[in-house]
Amino acid sequence: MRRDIFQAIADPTRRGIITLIALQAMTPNAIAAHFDTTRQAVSKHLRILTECELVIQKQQGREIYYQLRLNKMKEIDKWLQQFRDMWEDRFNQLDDVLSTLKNKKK
Amino acid sequence: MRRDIFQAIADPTRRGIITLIALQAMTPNAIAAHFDTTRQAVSKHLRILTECELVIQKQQGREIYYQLRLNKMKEIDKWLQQFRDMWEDRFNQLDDVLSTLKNKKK
DNA sequence: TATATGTGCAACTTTTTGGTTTCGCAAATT
DNA sequence: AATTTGCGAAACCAAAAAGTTGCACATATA
Repeated sequence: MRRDIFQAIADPTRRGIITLIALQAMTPNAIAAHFDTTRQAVSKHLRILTECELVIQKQQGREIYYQLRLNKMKEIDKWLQQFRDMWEDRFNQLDDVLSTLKNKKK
Repeated sequence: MRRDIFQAIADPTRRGIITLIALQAMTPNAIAAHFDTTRQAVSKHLRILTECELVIQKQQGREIYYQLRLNKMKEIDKWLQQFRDMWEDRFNQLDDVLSTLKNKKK
């Protein structure tokens, strides 16, 4: 089973979960209430997110709070860095302008 | 068919292609030479990348050069922005330190 | 003109993924 | 003690994705 952050954030529901629990830890039931799926489906997403260490669990009685590991999110940022360097120079900005003009012609 | 950047970068080969053509446009054959797959498989990846506008084609005789659209890459950066704001404050950095200590105990 | 090369595309197969259902377990509540 | 609640996990299913093979169609080259 392939388990990396990029595969994890490919699913829109998982991105939703990530955004949701970024602010505060939540239980599976509470998370499921925000989406149009069952608790079990959310549970499966949380498992995937846990396996690639994007999320940590905090047991509290019979409830389990899931919290985002921001540190892991940085890895996406890290990968993006190589491109961020590029899109900041003038040459590529000019290229974008040309593409836009081309599209408008159609 | 779901076609968004997040699904596009989920595949490791596609991430490889993106990095490869970021510096200079390349033909499918040239790209395929860098990976352990067939030209057709690469062609399929390029189609997906084109469909979600991460890549543009430039025909030159019978060869087709594929080039990265850096502008589209910014969308990932844009999504990441909401988290970047968070991981820069002290509270979360403290949280990371605590997690690290916890892991070392095991 | 005949042949080689670079390519996209469609059909097919295999693998992966996301969801549902059902179950068991432990913690709360009655 | 009996019941409810919150949860993970396994088994199963449908849909999607990734790869393979074979083809057609241009553009080069002989």
